Formats: sequence, structure tokens, C-alpha cells
Amino acid sequence: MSKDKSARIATPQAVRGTQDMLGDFADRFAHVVDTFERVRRLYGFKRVEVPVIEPTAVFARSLGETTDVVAKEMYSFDDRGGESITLRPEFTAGIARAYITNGWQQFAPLKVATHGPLFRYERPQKGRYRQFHQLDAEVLGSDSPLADAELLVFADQLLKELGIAEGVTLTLNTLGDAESRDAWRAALVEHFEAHRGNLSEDSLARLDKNPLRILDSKDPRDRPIADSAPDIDAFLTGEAQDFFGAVTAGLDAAGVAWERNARLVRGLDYYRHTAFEFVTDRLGAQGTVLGGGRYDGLIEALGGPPTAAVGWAAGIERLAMLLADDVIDNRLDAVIAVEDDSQLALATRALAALRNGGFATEIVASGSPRKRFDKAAKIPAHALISVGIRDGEPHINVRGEGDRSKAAEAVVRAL
RNA sequence: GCGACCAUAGCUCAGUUGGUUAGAGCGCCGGUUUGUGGUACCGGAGGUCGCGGGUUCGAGCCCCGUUGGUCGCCCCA
Repeated sequence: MSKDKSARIATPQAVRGTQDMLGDFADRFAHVVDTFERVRRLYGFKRVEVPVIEPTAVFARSLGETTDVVAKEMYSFDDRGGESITLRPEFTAGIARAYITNGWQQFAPLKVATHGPLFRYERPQKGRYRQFHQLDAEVLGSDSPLADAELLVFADQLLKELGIAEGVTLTLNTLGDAESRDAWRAALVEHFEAHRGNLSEDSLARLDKNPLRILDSKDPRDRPIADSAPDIDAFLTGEAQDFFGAVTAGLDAAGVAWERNARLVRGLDYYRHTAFEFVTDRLGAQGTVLGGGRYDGLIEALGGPPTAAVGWAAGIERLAMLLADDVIDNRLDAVIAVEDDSQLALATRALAALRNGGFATEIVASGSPRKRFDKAAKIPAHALISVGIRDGEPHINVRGEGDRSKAAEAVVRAL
């Protein structure tokens, strides 16, 4: 109602790569989060909340200065006090920072879970957004392979309860301890250097920044070279070998299906030992639905005590897209159609009684009275209650099947 | 950051080789029909054709730019 036209602006568009959710997709999103919250309790993971903003150093130092996430995808800005702040591009580093600053070592081993928005300045694509949302689970302060296994069993049960386990497979690898990883990395660099002339341009860049990533390159020119590269197995120390064996034994004992993928590496620098991804071919180019691994060196790198830790994150939008069409039941218990305005008071009493009694109820009382029944009939509900006049008397009719309908009718009849 | 395709009513879309006043379905509002009924019919509201420039007697249609979307590359959950 602005009288001053100059007060109006052209409606701004939503920021690129962000989304507004309403209805079906919002319900799916909430269903993923609700399921996660339920399953997380079954595994004894505590709820944790950490800030959306952190000092830039939290991410820049921990993820690896040369990773794309740090080098070109962070939303960083100087606040009014001149401090460089970054919108979190992932959960792990912030949780690690909180673990140190709050002295959570006293609770080790600490199992925590959280979910919320993350921000990455990327080109939007199917299953990839600039503001996106993840579920996250971490076990801090445990160097036991049992922790890795527990986290994976947790992830597996979550996917099963969401009904999307079929078509999603757990792929697993080990990156070894620091000693194994360094030896393997050196051998890889040597191998790739020998084939330098045949690598793709992208992989030549990777050779300097993160040679491990050449292993999972999709470029056909890289595949023969990557496939003939040495596996880590030959470089694993006995200790690293035993660790991986214990993780897979734990999975087998819990009945979790998995596949070894010796080519699986992780994008962020902090990973050691166990690395895993739950992958699918149903999301186009964004095949990873849940991923993570062990990051024993991260907390120390952030200035904390040497602390072993392992965790995973899962894209909520990606999980929501995989949900079957029929998993969301947002039917109301009852819909009331007011077919005669003289009975509005009666209908309103029925509405209040139903809602107070725990019945999800909606009322249709506007527009042409003779069309309200049809309008109400289109709203998904267990019971359709019409309130009107019949033979000069107030009259209530209830249509519907099942227990909820009968229970709702009982409430209305008791008025 | 690179590439391809796309953008017309609230939604999903049509719109001929460039040619009067840009259409349909759904949804919304009103009327009629039906009258324990989820039906059918009639009417109405609603559009700077994403935005800016250009070509042309004339542009929703062709060209350039721009913004956004979608899908790949890359990256990652």
C-alpha cells in the first residue's frame, strides 16, 4: 500500500545457486533431517551446533591451501572490525575448532552430529548449489577402527531408513597413515611424471597441486595412466594394513555391504586411513551422496592436541532428490467444508475441537459456498467434513475411511 | 573458470518462412448444472514475451550483450 511509487524497487532475484523451498521438496528435505535426527540418537551421537561463520584461517589452514574449496570457492569477507570471516564451506573444520576452543577433549571420544547450511561459490548444477545443506557426523578423539566402522554402519542404516539404499553403494579405500601416504604419493608422482606428455591439461595441474586426484579423473586420456598407477596396498605399513582390516571386519560383522575402490581419494588434504563415499548413478554428475573419512592430523594442525578423528557428511538436497515419490504423507486428518455461511460458528467449533484433540485440520470457508465441497475434496485428508443446512436444520456429514476418519467424526459428533 | 541448451499468464507449455488485437490446459474469482455430491458447462481477472541494445516498413521469432535456469567439464556432499 505504498503511496510513494519511488519507494518501490524492482524485485531482486534470489542469489544465484540458492533455493526457496515450498511444499513437496521442503517436505522431503524435512523428512531427511527428521530421519537423521532419529537414527543419530540410536547411535548415541550428541547434537552439536557450531557457527555458520568462522575466522577464515579455520578453513584455509585445514582443508589445504591449494584445494579448490579454499582457493576459489569460499565466501570470505572482512567484517567491520577488519577480521577475515568465512561462511563455512564444510562442517568438519568448524567442529574441530570448537573441540579445541571449548576443551571438549574432556569428553573424548566424543560423538557429535549436526546439520545446516554450507556455502561454496561454485557453478550451480543438478545437486550442487551455492547454499546447500548437509548432515554431518563426527567421532573425535578416537583412534579405534571401531569408530570408523560405527560411523559407516550409522550411514548405512540412515540410507536404508530413507529407503534409498538400493542403487547406492558404499565404496571404501584406505589412504594409509602419514608414512604410507607419503610413500604412495611419491610413487604416484614418479609414475605420472613418466607419462606427463599424455596427461590431460587438468591432470597436469593436479600433478602439482594434488596428484592423488588424477586417480579418479574422468578424462579418457588419463584413464590408462591412472589405471596403471600403483595401488597404495604395496606402500601400506603393517599398522595401516591392520587398521583397514579392522574397519572392513567391522562392516562385515554388522552386515554392511561395501566395495573396495583403490582409486578413491578425497579432495581435502586432511584425510588419512579410511576414506569412503556412498555413490549413485541417479544424480547425474554429482554421484556422491555421503562421503568422509579419517582426519587424524586436523585438530593438531589447528593448534590443538594430537587428536584422532573420523567423520562424514551427506548432502541433504541430494538425499531428498533420491527419496521415492510416496515417502511423504502430508495428508491432513480432516478438512471441513462450510457449505452455508450461517453455520460458520458450528464449523469453527468443530475446527477448534479437532485441532485441540490433535487432529491436523483445515477449513474451507471462502469463495462460492456451493464450490467449497469440491475445493475441500481436493485437499488430501483422511476425512471430509461438510457443515451446512439440510431440511432447515444444521447438518454435519463426514466422509472418509480408516481409524483417523472415524476418530475425527467422533470428536465432531460429540459437539 | 570453460562449454551446450533454455527463458512467453501464478504453474506447465503452444505460438507457422518475421506480418492485424500473443493463445491453450491447469489454478484463481463469479455464475449455471449436480444435490451426500470430488461432475459438466458458461463467463471473468491475470502478459513491459527475463532485461538492455541492434537489424527491419514491421521482432515473441533474427543478431549482440546481460541476468537467471538446466545439463556437462571442473569441484564436491
